[in-house]
Amino acid sequence: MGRGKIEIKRIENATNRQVTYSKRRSGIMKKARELTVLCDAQVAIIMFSSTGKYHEFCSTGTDIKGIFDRYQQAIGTSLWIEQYENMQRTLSHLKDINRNLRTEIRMGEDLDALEFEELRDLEQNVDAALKEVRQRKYHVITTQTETYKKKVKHSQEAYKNLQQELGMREDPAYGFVDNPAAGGWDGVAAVAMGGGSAADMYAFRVVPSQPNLHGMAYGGSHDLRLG
Amino acid sequence: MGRGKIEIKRIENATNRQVTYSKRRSGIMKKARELTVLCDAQVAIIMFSSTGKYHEFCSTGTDIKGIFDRYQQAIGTSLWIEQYENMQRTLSHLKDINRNLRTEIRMGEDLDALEFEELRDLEQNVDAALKEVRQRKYHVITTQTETYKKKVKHSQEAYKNLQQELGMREDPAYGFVDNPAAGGWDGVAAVAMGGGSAADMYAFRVVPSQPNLHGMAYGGSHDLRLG
DNA sequence: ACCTATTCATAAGA
DNA sequence: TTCTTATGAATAGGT
Repeated sequence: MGRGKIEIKRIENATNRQVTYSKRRSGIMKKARELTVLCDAQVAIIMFSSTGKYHEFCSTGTDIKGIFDRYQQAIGTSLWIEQYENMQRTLSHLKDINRNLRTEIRMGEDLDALEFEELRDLEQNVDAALKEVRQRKYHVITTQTETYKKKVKHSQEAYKNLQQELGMREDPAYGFVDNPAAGGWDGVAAVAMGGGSAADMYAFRVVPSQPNLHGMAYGGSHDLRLG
Repeated sequence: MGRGKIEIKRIENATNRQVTYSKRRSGIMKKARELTVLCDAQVAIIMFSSTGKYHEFCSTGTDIKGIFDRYQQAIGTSLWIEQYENMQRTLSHLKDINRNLRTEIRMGEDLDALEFEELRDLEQNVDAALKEVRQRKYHVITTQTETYKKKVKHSQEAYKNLQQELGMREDPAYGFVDNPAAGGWDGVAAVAMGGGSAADMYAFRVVPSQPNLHGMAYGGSHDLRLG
């Protein structure tokens, strides 16, 4: 939409890039504003140009952090719902299997070794999956812990620095240059955030499925414990 | 851009609203994608429809959280730069005042007793203002330090807890429910941010105006102390 | 979801 | 940067 069609690929000329960024940015912001008004929606936009300047948009009645928080929550919820639906699916699937097994057992008392083996395969598959899940989860937790360790250390150093600054506050202008809030922010806050969601999610999502799998597969039918 | 012009105000018909939301949302997302490619920019968008469904866009190479973090940092930085520039301004202002005073003193060697007293008053005023500035600043720093101390402690405890969780990760799902990070976020972040900006700004922005006021009143004109 | 008459956004140039 | 304007895009209202 201009004097000519343009290809959507990085604009190499820095000036043009900047101009286009500026124009299109305001275009998007306008659209966003219209969307919030027309559709009564909440929208948050954060932009960084290639030169590092930032711009934001946020629908009235909140702020970026508010929307971000809601977003995190929404993600959490949807992950949980997803996991729940997964469980439901697994459940009904296993019920089907169970029903089939019962039928087969009732119908043909001549339950042969092959069926038995299939069942054992199934169990082994499920067990393998479970192990993988556990391993994955352990990995996530330990990685997380390492990061957390570093961050705590970072905090402590920042604090120590702050103390030193305070000790030599004879030159006020200087004392604040190395502002503790700046460093502390990035470190501590980032962890608090990141730490929470990833690990929690994982914990909720993965673990509960294990008792269910076992329970359903073998609990309902006559005790078919296999090899 | 449609069969007719529409007014930018909330669409009352829920169905139309939903349809428009959907169309315009995809329009914005497309624009955002184009912007990131054309201008090599980073963009994050979070949207919630009036029905509560959420959608997001994020430029490749990061995630929403990454951009949000960068945003927070950028805000902090810009606040700091603002402070700094303020300080610079104040400083050069004070230098001007100082220079004027010196000039005046040099020029009028017929400096009589009255002017002398006025000058002394001025000096005392400036000195008082300076003390207040220092006091204020010290207050801010110590307050901040206290808060920071608490936060570090909090972090450490949280970390200790995490270690314990890991030790007894027999029941992971349960262990993580009472996650330390959840509280940590609001706490640590809010302080780093709010504490940093509000308090710091205050120290730099508000207090210096006092010497300025005085300086202006007495520095420029000849006639000094009044009262 | 698809279809177009319209309005809008914007690329290029000044 | 801002303005202008020819063009290509987005989309409102309908099907």
